Amino acid sequence: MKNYSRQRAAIVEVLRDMDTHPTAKAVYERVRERIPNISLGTVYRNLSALRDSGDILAISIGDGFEHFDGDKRPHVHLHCRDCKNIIDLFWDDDPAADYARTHGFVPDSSVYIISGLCDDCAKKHRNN
Amino acid sequence: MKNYSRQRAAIVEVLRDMDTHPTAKAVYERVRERIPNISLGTVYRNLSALRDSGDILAISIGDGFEHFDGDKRPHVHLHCRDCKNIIDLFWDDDPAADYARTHGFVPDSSVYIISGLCDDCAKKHRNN
DNA sequence: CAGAAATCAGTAATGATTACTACTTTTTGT
DNA sequence: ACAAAAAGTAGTAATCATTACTGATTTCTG
Repeated sequence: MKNYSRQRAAIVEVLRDMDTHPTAKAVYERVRERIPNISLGTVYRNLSALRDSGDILAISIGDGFEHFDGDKRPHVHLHCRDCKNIIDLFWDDDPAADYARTHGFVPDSSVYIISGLCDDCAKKHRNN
Repeated sequence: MKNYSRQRAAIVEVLRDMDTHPTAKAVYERVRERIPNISLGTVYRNLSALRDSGDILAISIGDGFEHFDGDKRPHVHLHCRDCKNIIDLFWDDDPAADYARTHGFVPDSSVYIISGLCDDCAKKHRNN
């Protein structure tokens, strides 16, 4: 573990423990259970720093909020536009990243969001 | 062409003509050359409507602005974190979308952003 | 052509995010 | 160990992209 402040360490741990993709506010609520007087600004500042240093991932699904993801293994986010859930789909190697490399591009992180309908919601739509 | 209002049609045309990925504000500036008294709110409303109807694509690269893309062919956005340019990398079929389908997910649009360094900026970094 | 529905321009309000300030903790050099 | 410098923080104020609202205008329908 790096030389994180107590607050930053708590934020990272909370993020690693959550298997959802919380907003800054949601992270804040959760971290407050451990550090009750932590400031919302501190959460924002640390999330930005962690994003910039590549320790966490920030994803935008078009709902106006930034979402954060503590899992850096390469994966696709399947975003259901009905129930709003995000399903993670992991893959071992990323053909697009490989292809980018052949064009001289040096990838260091990626966010891949496929919007559509998840299995359940697609069924609902067929049955209505 | 669908039954677009004059304003919405102009927005779509501007977006198709630009090969960059403009923000709402940038679209507004450009459309104002044709319709000088168009309102910023109108641009936002129409961009949202076009996004929701799937006629255009909205992408977030983490700079705080929503960017829009009039090109709906499946492609990857290579986002250089140095020069901030976005390079489009087209592909004929999307292995991840295919894989999602085998899991019951029904994709209708996707945004794939790979962040890293473009060829030029990677060279710059090696030479410094 | 009248009435209904949709869209618009202009402006006010919202709210996620960032900036600021004074204070506390950590690091560094000696 | 200790003082100065640097980094981080809590709390709050400010920013600004986006959305909501309002009254006017255009389009659609029969």
